[in-house]
Amino acid sequence: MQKDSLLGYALLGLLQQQPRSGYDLRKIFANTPMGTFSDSPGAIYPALHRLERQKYVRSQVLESSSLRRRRVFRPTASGRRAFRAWQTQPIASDDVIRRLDELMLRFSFMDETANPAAARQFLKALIRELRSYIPVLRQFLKANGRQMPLSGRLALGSGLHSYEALFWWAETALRKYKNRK
Amino acid sequence: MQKDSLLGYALLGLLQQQPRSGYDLRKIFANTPMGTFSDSPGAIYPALHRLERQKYVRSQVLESSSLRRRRVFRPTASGRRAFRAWQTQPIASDDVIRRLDELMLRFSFMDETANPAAARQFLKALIRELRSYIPVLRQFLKANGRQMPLSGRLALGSGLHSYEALFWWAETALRKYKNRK
DNA sequence: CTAGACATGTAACGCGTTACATGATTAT
DNA sequence: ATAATCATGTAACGCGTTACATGTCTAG
Repeated sequence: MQKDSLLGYALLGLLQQQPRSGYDLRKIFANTPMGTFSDSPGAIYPALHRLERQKYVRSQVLESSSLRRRRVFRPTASGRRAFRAWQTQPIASDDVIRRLDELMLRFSFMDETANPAAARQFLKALIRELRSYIPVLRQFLKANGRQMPLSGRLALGSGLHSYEALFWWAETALRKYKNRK
Repeated sequence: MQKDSLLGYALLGLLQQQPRSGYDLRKIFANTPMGTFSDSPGAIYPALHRLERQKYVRSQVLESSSLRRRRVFRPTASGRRAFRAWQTQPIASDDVIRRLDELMLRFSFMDETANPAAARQFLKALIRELRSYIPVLRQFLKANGRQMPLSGRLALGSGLHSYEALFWWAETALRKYKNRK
């Protein structure tokens, strides 16, 4: 799996909750807020087969029910290890600018596939990166805003505002973890 | 250009501000908040050549300066038309869930390549879609939050929170357009 | 008896990533 | 000299999209 195939990691994360078929996974992407991922068969089935080739999952055909055969996937020990390594890797400055989706995906499985300490560490690192990036954005807007058309300035402001919202969220989330410790 | 090549539209939008070379465009992606796009030559140059093949831009080699030759691109009438059609197309519900980046890119050039009326119409449509999607998310969180681990619940909350922030932004932006009218 | 849900797959195509290649000019 | 910046390109590779293909079971 390429390091940037978010879909692969999303599948691996979901399979750690429980064994599922490709169709189960498609339904999750079609009907829940995980819907940022594609639910198309042309994405899911090849991705599952790739995971299987790499021994991150193994599959088993169930003929049991009266329905058409289902192929159910579950992660291997090596798949769980790879997922955890991806999930707990340090946060780079670049991640905050170009891979926010990936960061949130990593975080969303934190309690299930890592532990609360990893979640706290993640949030601290995220807060640190945001604290350094937000002023850069603010500075850019201040320096260039005047000469930009309204829509451009507003779009930039939207980006800044959403980073500020994320910052607030991360601090709140960290507090919740600390209260629960 | 495929309808989902954001990079192509970003280039076309920037070239409407002024003629630029591939290198100029790379620097923009490398040094400004447009940095969500790749500044790698393997992305930019092929994308420019594709735009040229489709007659959305035309290029001209400048030997003028003492530097190495620069190939400068500028949009054609047909390129401007295509950009505008993409930019002013109606907002679909799906756009808000899976293509927020595209929406913001469309908006950011609105004053330059369309007009304030289009910007207002865009913001109204965005507000409408957010007003219908946010309750769905909230409902999902309410129904499933209890049985989710803390990190999962928080990640979902982050998504919800950022949609709420965007909603607030869109209303504020619309007000600014109305005040200026 | 037929529409819709269940269920899994493949093939063509286009795009971005990574890595490599080339060469000119400017600053140290 | 040589490192850094300017400047443009190509090739291999992997992934997602779209469209197509196939077949079963259940509900009306």
